[in-house]
Amino acid sequence: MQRPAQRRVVTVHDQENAARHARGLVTIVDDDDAIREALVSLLHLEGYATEAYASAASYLEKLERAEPEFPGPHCLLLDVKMPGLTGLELQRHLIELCESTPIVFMSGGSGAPEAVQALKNGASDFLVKPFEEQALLGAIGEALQKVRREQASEAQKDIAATRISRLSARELQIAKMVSSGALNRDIAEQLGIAVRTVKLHRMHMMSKLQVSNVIELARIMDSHG
Amino acid sequence: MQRPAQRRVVTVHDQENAARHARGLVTIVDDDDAIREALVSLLHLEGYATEAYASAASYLEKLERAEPEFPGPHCLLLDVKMPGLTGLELQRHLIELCESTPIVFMSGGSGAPEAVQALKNGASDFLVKPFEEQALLGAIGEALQKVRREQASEAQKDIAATRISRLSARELQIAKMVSSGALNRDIAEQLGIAVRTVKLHRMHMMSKLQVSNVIELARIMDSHG
DNA sequence: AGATGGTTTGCCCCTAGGTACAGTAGTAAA
DNA sequence: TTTACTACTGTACCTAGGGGCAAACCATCT
Repeated sequence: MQRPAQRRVVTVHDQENAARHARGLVTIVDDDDAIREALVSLLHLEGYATEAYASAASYLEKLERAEPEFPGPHCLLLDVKMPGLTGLELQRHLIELCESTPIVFMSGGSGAPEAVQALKNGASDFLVKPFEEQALLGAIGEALQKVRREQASEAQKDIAATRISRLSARELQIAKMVSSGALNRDIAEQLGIAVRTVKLHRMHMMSKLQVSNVIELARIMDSHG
Repeated sequence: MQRPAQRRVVTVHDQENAARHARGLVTIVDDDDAIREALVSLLHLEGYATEAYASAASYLEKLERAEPEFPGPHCLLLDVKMPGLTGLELQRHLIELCESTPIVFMSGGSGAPEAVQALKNGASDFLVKPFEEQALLGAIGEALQKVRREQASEAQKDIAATRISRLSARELQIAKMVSSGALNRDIAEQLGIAVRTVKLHRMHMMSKLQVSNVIELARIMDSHG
């Protein structure tokens, strides 16, 4: 008699989780159990997936375990004042780890200096308690929007980098020279090889980069830097 | 007997002003006379040119008079709390006026919400009084550095825009199509004109934009948007 | 009315880029 | 050793872009 009910509940959770995936994942780090639970409830109601930690250290641990990635935008919601590592210190750690997940801070005290530091270090927002529910949801919405934008351009740069990395040394060399406007003749001269050879490398390079003209080549090389 | 002395003082001032031009202009807006004067003295000693106003309104007045531009980087140093328009309100006005001069705020109270708002609106820094002299000078140095960087890229975009604006409608049309990778043949077809004509416009366009190949063309068209 | 400038076109020639065909050579993995 | 990849080169042909010569139409400014 219990099994069907149990199964049904699990199913509902799965559906809810699927729905939440569409809005994104919010990772909460706050030492206050009551606040953490309240935030989780609120965010679940709003359709977000959540993950909660009671300390910066425990979140960093999870990070090191490199668990399966959440399939969607992700942001952090950090309390500033916590025993052990503070939110600001956690932010600095993440910067060193090259983690670019946007951060929304929550602070009880009215510490302007902390807010300034957080924002100058790239925080997405800084909420002063007590704050309106709408302020929180707005801040989280913006943070996740930011991730989506970055993911899109990040993906673009990634495929460019991947393709460029598959070029041979010679091909890369010629790609750079071509995208800087040099003619085959000049390239051949500078490299001390035949024009025919330049054409050959150039052809291979263009097909590896999947571009059909110099303009696309220039764009892909520019975006890669 | 007074004239020579007077003249000498003026000369020294001129020299100092010339030196200050090299470091930039700081416009101070603060209602407190003592603070204003202290800031002016400090900044003069550090080699900056200054301009001081006792209220946001009086600075806005000067702006409207569109006086001769200071030849160098410029930033604002605003007090947050002032009778009449506050620093934050002045910031919002300037944003509406499309004034992008970077702003360094100074605030007496520890108001985190103001700091957050200021920084989210693009303020360069937000100092909480009492602050170290070095913190102020650092903030101003960064603000001016930011202007210099922006001025450089701004100037680049400007000359691009100017050159593009000198193109005829047909030439601009063809510039866009060429920089999107289209061949002369295709352009001719789409515009219903002869290939020879496309070549002609293309030639004029390239010379007006002062570029010698499609790559430079693509870059100039991309940077312009 | 003449000058200026944008738009249009045809014919012809040269140069640069793309590509197929054909072959040499070194190096690293299977 | 064979296989595979990269680098290298020549000949030859086709296409695309650049540009001279010559000329026409239309609008605007002087």
